[in-house]
Amino acid sequence: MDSSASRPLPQPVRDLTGYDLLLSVAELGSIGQAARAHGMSQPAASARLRRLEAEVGTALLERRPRGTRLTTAGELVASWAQAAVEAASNLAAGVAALRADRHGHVRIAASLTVAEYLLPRWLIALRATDPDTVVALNSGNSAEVVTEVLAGSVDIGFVEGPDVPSGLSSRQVARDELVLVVSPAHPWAHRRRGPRAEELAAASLVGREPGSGTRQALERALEQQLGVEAPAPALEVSSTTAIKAAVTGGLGPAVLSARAVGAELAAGTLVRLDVTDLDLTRTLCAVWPEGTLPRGPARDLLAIALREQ
Amino acid sequence: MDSSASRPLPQPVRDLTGYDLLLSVAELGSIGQAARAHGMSQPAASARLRRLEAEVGTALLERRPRGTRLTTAGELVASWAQAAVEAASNLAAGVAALRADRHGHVRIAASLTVAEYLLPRWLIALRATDPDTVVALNSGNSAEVVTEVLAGSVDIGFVEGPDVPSGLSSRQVARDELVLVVSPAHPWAHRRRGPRAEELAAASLVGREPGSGTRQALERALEQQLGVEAPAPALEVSSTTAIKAAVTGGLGPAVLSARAVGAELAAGTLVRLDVTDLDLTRTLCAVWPEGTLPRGPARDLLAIALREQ
DNA sequence: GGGGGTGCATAAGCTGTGTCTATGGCCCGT
DNA sequence: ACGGGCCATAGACACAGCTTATGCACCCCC
Repeated sequence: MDSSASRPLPQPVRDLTGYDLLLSVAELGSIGQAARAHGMSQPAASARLRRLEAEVGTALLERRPRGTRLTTAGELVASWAQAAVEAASNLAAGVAALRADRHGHVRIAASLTVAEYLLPRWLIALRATDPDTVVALNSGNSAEVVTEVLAGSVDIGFVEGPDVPSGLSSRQVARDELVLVVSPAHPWAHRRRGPRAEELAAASLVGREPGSGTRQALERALEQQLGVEAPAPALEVSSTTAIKAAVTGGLGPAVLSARAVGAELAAGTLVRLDVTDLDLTRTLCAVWPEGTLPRGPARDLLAIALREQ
Repeated sequence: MDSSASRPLPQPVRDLTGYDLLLSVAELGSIGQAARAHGMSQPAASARLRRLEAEVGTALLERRPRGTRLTTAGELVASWAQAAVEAASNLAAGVAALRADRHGHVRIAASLTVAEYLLPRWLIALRATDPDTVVALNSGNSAEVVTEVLAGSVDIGFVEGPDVPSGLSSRQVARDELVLVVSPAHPWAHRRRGPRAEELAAASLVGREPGSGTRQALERALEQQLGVEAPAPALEVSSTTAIKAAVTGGLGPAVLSARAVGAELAAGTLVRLDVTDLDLTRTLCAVWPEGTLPRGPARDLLAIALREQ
């Protein structure tokens, strides 16, 4: 109902350039050097930073004759800014990979969960080791990823386990935890313990369309535990965002990746419950054609993914 | 040496407006409604989204007569964008709190670690429960926070524990883990196990100035373990950013909050080591004058902080 | 089967923001 | 005393993005 998500971003942070510049000043020690690092003239940088200080209403910089340092408030703003700039960098890395369709040096196919939450950081790390590598990303469900890897149209794939089809080698690169979430107004939100699998299966859930890996994992877990086929969701929506909106609006509980609802749990717009007798953890695996080993940038990417887990 | 941090943000993601708009379209189901939510005309939104699609090089929207939905690629970009918009919102919340100096309904004093990594999210959650509350934030070291709380010039304070001075009530709201980090090129980076406390004390560390809470916590832990006074850092720098740059540049190891180096560890620009015989965990506490209870928005903020830990 | 409504695209004009070059002042080191 | 690094100011220019006005496609409903 409150749906704070639809509130547009406040003007002062729409454009991160000023904050990015602030970070460079913190790192390089002078406005002029930061300006050069950003390919702009020194007066332009000076003006931007001045405007930034006016927006924040506090002195962020200590301008000294031999250079410029950050004030305490400046350090604080810089640390917030760094998180924002980092997230924006992830976004940029993802977009770049999406853009370089088919012309990349590394062709990657990834299921949605991996592409959404893990891949951007890997790509940035990859750029650090192979600076000139162009990445091409195809995102699809696990079956599509497997097809592409087997066809050789990509160099490496990432799928939601636990099953790996024959003909592929695999390594686990992460675990993905599915969690049950409800609106804070839902009756379950105030129970001491979460529901049991039986109750969950009987509830009218909000869920994705049949092809979704998250839905498959849930159905599989329910069937294993209860021995009967899990019922279809009472409400089918086409995107994670739409599910979250529906749950927040009180249309029912949903099962989603923990990574997808971290912010909502932190903000209290969603409440997490543990299903007492159900293990909703699944593995995320890198896959490549059996008998080969990833080479070149694909090998580096695999190493990065393994290092991070 | 490589110092990827100084690279400026690529143009396409400097301005998050288009991505923010994309998120609103995903949530609201039409370009026109998203435009209204952002206080702009429908053609303006349409144009922005069109430019966004051109930048990404892929269709993100499926324009249907009764509305607009996101394509698969659109969903992917939206999920990346959401993380970026969220981080930018945190930044905005922090800046707003910094700006409302002394005129807020809730006056908060927070030590740097809390202000940097926890407070923005709390403030956003607070806005959800108390929409019209204006927050005023003062950031300083723990001693300054305590002084302000005792003087009654703030309604609630957040400090780095474990000691809480007399005259204050407190509740633990989080734990903060300090970690030892070195450059990947450092000899320690390839050791099976991290150094022992003794080695750490003998190493030439990069550290903050004497007043820093992080430095105090490290010195305290070393003194407890070794029984001697810990030596001053071989290189003193004035900001976390500068420390990270120094460590990356190979000037020596450093001990920092795990929250501060998450991205660098993920990117592989820093390597984390565990000091085998040293517990570097400290607690973060909310504090307020003894004998009272936080009231109004301060009470809500405390509840949010306790809920999140 | 034709209004009315909803939703998106295009066109034209304007305002404002951000940038550049050029210049001056300040402080430090030599 | 002088040169160099660093930052601020001034003036001019260019472009980006917004708004209003309008047209077209589709759906619902009477």
